[in-house]
Amino acid sequence: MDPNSSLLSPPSRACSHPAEPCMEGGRSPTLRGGGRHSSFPWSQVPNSSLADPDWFWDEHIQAKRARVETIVQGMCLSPNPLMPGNARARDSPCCPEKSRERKRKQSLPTQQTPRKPGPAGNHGSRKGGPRVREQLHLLKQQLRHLQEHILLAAERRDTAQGPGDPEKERGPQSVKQRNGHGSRPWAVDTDHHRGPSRDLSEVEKHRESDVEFQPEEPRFLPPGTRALLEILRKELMGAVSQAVDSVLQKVFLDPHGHLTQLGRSFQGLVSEGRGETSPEGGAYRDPPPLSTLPSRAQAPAGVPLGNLALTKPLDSPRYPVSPRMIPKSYQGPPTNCPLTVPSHIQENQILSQLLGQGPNGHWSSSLLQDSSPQSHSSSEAALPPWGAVKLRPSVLSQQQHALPFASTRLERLSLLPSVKMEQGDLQAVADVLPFSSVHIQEGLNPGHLKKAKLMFFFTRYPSSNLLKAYFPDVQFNRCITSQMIKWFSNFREFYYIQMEKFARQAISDGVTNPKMLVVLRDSELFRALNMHYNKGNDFEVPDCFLEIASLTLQEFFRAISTGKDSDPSWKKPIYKIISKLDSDIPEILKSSSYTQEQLRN
DNA sequence: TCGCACCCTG
DNA sequence: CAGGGTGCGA
Repeated sequence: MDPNSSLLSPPSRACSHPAEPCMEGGRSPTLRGGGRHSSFPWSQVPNSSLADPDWFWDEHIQAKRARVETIVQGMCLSPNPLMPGNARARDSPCCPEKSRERKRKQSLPTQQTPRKPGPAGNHGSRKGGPRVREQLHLLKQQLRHLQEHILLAAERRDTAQGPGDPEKERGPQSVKQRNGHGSRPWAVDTDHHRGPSRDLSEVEKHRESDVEFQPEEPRFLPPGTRALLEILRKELMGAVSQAVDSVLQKVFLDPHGHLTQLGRSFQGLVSEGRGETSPEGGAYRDPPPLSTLPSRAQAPAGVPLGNLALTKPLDSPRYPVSPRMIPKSYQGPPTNCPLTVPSHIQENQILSQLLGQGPNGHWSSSLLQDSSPQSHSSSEAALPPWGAVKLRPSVLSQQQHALPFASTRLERLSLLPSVKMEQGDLQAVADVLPFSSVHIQEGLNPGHLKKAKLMFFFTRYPSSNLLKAYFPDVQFNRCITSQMIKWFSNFREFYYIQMEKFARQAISDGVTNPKMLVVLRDSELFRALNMHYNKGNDFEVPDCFLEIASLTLQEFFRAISTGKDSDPSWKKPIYKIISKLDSDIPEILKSSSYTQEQLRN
């Protein structure tokens, strides 16, 4: 038996990039004075390009806009809906009132909370990366093309069936006339949105104007055709509108993933990544402070990682090797940490959230109806019902952190008596979705716990903001947040106990070189941890966790073997090191449907 | 003084 | 895993 060989940690199984993304370098090793995680600033100076997104956005969007405008104008059919200032003509000529009502409501979910209109109005989209925006424009263009085809076909048919009096026929029904913009059907006065819709954010307005303008209605359609046309258009509008919403929302909801898309250059978003809570929490609602995005971005470095897994242990009686590559349902590049998830998954997820539907495809009635106060023990007192949330900006900012749009939507819907009317439409859209399972809960269920445990593989010290971002289906309040924080505290406790135990074991086994201590997937320590955090073994533990575990083990080993454990607070330096090694969490864990899945399993 | 994380206990 | 006590930094 060769103790040396059995200890080796095959390089191939370790993070291929020890320095990132699992444990990125570049972070100042300087620790902040205290030992409290909440005050770990992790502050990084925002990347300049990020710090001044306006330029980036404006420059890019202008070019895009110009191109799209050209295309659209070339089509001679659709007006240019891209100009944010443009109003929209969304009314259906068929039944203008109803249609308007419906569409207005349909757009509600994507509204952000009322914001002061102003130059910052459009900042929502501003956060979008080129890809997202491109996607957005693509969608818009596709919509226009579709509309064009439909209308052309309809008109041809129309013409073939005999000319009527266009002016007469079209007049009373057309949006343009109803809105007093005779020759510019797209230039509808935005003011025709009243009530709740008046506070549409600029983003929303932009989106609507992009997507929901209505070309002129073909005249003299036979009833069947007209109906078909109407249905078609409705479906198209709904689908595309929702898709656009999802894209936009993705930008808001997922600054992290977005940053991933943009590349790793934007590392500066961590300032609020953990610990310190942005009281505004406003990253999503109030995009301008881009640097306050609750993205943890890169994990800090400045930690002796070089001696991790890639090193060749000389012996290790306790950590024999028998590589085991168990494919799990867990997707993603096994050596990459974090893993990224195809954006469409998340978009769909978001879309389903947007629709505010429960697992059965029904409205989350509990949310709509249950306005009972929660958080009885909270000093925040009871949270207000949805309708009153608006009045509590501080609470709102907290709550909307996770679901800025959906919550607003639901909040509004709860105030709208005729909400049921659009259920069918939304259902139609929802039916196409792979998953439509979000219902916001006030409490935490076993699925949440399970998911939290899996998250522990990536983050040992999650901030409340991170938790909010990764549990979009949880209605966070102080109580819930502290419960979840407590969970992680318990996780850490178990983790550190195991580490200490195995470190002592290794010492008593005569191990002298901490570098020989490498946690592999078949080690006892790993099994203990995996049993605790991943009992069902249905999740492939990321390699980065193994590295963290190895490092932790080594730190404990060093401390113990040098007698530091006589100091009552000897573990604190270790905690400090480990707390800096959180890595990005795969986007898939952010999905609330993942929670549902965990619950089912 | 407050909030947080750790520690201990059940 | 949750509750309560404790210590520590801000």
